[in-house]
Amino acid sequence: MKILGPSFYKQTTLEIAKNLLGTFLVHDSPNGKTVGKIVETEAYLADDPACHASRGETPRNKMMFDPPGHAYIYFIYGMYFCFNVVTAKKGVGEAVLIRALEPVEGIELMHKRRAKKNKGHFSIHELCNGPAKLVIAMGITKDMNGVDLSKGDLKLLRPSVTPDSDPGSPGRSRIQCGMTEIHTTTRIGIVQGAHLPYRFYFKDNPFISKR
DNA sequence: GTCCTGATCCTCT
DNA sequence: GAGGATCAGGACG
Repeated sequence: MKILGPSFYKQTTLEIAKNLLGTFLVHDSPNGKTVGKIVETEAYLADDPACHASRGETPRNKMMFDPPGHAYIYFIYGMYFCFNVVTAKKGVGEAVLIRALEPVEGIELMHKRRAKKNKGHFSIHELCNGPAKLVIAMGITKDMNGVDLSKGDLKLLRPSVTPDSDPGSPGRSRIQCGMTEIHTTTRIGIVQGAHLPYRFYFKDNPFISKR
């Protein structure tokens, strides 16, 4: 496994949203380690009315203007948090929302964290199939807003099959996606910019949030 | 299975 | 003061 470095973020936000599919989100917490494979993302661009940063910088969205590879975590609907990867160069507010993960490691811990919020029992497919769910399952907190995802306890990794400097190589696509096809649709739960085809997920993957 | 609602509070207007 | 990049549970069929 290899950390996603600066060269990965030289791509456009839409390319990053697609190429984050198949990479691994890792959190080393005091309670244990959890790992999930990213299977669903949404892109939010600077000139996109749905993007929090589209109307300029505010205290809430200022992390979106950080250099790429940082975390933007925001509070929504009075009780949930969503996790984004900042994607554009410093000063440009763009990000990719991580909408669903396929649990890979620390599945018991994910169950425990999700069960704390509500006493129901979840199938493995329901642990991380939504932006707020995966934040809970991974143990991500608002304190991690703005952290650098190439160092520290919360990291983005991918199989070290191809060099970091060649993120779009055919080799990588084969390894990362296997036979899996990437599906593109409009985004979930927004009104502004609802027609834009900025949602990406692995077709037929059982861990995505919505068909 | 689908649809509706309540929970709950920060953020920007 | 309104609204929001959500979720779970209940009603209904």
